[in-house]
Amino acid sequence: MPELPEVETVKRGLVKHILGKKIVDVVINNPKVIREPKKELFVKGLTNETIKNVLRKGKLLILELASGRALAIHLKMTGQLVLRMPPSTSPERAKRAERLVYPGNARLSRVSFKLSDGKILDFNDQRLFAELRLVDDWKKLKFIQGLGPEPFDLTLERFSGMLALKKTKIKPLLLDQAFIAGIGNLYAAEVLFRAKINPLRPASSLSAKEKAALFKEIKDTLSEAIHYKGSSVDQYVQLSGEAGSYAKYHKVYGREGKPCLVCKTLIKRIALGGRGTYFCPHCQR
DNA sequence: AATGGGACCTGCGCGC
DNA sequence: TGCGCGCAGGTCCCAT
Repeated sequence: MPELPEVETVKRGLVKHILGKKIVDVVINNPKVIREPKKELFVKGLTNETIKNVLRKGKLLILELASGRALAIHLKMTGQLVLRMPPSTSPERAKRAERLVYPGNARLSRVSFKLSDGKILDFNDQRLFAELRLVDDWKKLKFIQGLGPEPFDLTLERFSGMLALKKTKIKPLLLDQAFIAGIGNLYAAEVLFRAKINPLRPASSLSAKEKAALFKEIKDTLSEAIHYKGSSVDQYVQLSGEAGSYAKYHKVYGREGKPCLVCKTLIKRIALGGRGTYFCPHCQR
């Protein structure tokens, strides 16, 4: 699910709604998502902690705590963070809350954080791939150590230089978090379509013009997706529980067999590095 | 170094 | 109706 725009949207929700709040209780419904430390220490370590800062690095969310430690959250494919009011004693209101749209049924909370303002932050995850880590120093996380530059920190000059060194196919390269942080399977497809570049092209074969187009489309596509609060294809929701609305602007992702919105050629799907890869064989050369 | 496959999980939609 | 298969927005680990 969540790629840079979705994680950024959740991050902004957290900044707005839980900054400065204290965690007063932690309820673990499925310990599998807690990768470190073991669950007793996880609960003990977080109880009475105050959230001092919220950061995003690639697809990783980081809650910096008053003690100097940090809660690192990776949503992987189906993770959700949803802020809600505690169950109301009024059946009428409980019913309304129940109807709040959560795509799929990942609403099943794996961990709940009770906050000092009475609200509950639910960590939901259908597939149990997502990860919670309570650590002393988030900068030492292996994921962080291996992370490439943020797209919005790059210059065209640097990006062009990075591409020139790589003979690998451009699409899997965009998914490589060590190469560039935050792009996933969905946005890689959209960006390459908009830049008119075939996903199979060796990175080093791109012309200066194509590199510039790719650089522009990465930034534009991610910016637009953030503006629309992300793409809700399956499980992803914002902190409020509402879907993001960028999916209606997708041009190729998930559109196999449908006409290209530019030239009417049928969109093709191939497997590349084990991932479904959608593109227009006519527009993308 | 690069690439491919499998592993980690649950659940959906499809064809038979 | 029911079953088996393929597929899913991510990442890590191992083999070649």
